[in-house]
Amino acid sequence: MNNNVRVRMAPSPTGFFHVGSARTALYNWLFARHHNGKFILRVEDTDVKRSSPEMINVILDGMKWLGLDWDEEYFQSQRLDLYRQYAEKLLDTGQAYYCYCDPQELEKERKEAYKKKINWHYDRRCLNLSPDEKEKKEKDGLPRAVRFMIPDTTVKYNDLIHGEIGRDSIDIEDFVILRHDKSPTYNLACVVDDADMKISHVIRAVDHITNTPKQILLYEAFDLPKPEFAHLPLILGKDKSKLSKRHGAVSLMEYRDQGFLPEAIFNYLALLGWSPGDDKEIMSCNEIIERFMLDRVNASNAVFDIEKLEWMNQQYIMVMDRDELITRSMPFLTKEKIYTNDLNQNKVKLRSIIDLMAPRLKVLADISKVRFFFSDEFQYDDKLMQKHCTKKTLDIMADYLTVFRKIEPFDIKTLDESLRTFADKNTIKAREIIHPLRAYVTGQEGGPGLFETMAVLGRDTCIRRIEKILKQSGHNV
RNA sequence: GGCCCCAUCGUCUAACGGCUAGGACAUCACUCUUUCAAGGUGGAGAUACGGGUUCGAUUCCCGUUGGGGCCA
Repeated sequence: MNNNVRVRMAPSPTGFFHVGSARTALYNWLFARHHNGKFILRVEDTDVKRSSPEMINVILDGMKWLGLDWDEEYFQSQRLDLYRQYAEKLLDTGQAYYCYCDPQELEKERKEAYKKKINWHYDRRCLNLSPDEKEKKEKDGLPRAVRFMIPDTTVKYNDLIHGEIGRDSIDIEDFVILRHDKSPTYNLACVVDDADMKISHVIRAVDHITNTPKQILLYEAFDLPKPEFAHLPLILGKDKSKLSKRHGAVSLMEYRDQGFLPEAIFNYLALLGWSPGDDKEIMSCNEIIERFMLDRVNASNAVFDIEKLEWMNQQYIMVMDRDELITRSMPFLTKEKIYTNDLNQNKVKLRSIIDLMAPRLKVLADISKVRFFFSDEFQYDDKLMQKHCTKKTLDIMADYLTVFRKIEPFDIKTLDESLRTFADKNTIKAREIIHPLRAYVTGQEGGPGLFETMAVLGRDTCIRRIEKILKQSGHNV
């Protein structure tokens, strides 16, 4: 492949950055970087109602967050004249014609036809207008759209992922290229831009595959060189329909807010539809760039599996540098008011806690489990407490507390040894103390090792919490 | 309704026309362990169906079925 590779990502700012768009962006980007080409961002913001600067920023922020950078940037809203010029050309050469029909009227006709289970195509009624009729419509000032006149032919092209694809032009209607308001439709703008920007490879989702023959006809009408086409499989929800809001989170930023790491999503998305050919799954960004090949992209759609993403995210968290993990967890700790970056709280303690928690986080938001390390204001698991507040257990714990007060030094090893010695002396199993003790001190059933946890918590905090439970249960301390 | 795309374990996927159909997530069991994770070991689990082509089809061709997508 030469280094004239130029690919683009053409999102329309809909207010959120769909993971499907992210995957398309990612594959374009990988392809460009692999071939030392250019990656272009072209914002399809011709729908003025729907594209505010904020909405455009959603896309840009999402791309940056994922680690995708771009070499050139364009906005379709600034190129409207160009599309009109191209439409004019077609009008001039007789390859397009004005259509005075009311779009809503046509839509109605179409719907009714479908209801009767018959196919419907625009019947070229405006092409066949007599000069008189035409003049009248012009005089009446009827709004007019521009339709592309489909030539009688068979379109064939070679898709880089799907192989040869053909479509008979009889199955394509004379589609609109310019609406009443002179705004271009997708196919026109897309072809004009791709040609103008010298796009070498159009890599987009397969839901555009039916547009491709239409676009090829436009290239031919304009006598423009055609790019290569590659149509990526779709990302599906659990029910196998196109991933959409009703499947839950589809916005990249929602995943960010749940504490997914961009590098994990990057890795996961890269593998959703592409495989390097061997069994390696956890790969760095550079490795993926190096190994990425379009011809190893799958043709079939793929279900988005959140569980696998979680697993992968955890893999990344586990090996992450701990200072880095602290930094990245901070927004979640702050948001939950567990730990703020100000001076009063103990950085060393936080570091120990992060060490304990690192292998136990699927997503960064799971860090909220550490609340009990910093404050007595945490939730006890009711059922768990019931289980561990039987008369027998309370007696044991009260007994053990007298030993516990005197443990010296208050470290992991001594804590461990003293508890086991106590258990032996009283002929009870160590876990008969360990489990209730964990419940009293943390309110949770699972979590990091109890002795490690208590060592971080400190003697006073542990004693305070044990006493509290005993008192609540009517025990004298 | 028309057209287009797709088809390997539940999910993501691997397999020059040639093996016992391989790996990962999830799942189950065992193991480690104070719990939860993580780790280790093992189990169960797939070529949609029917025809061809071929000495031999997961692989190539056709059909059926199923799923998906598009049609200002």
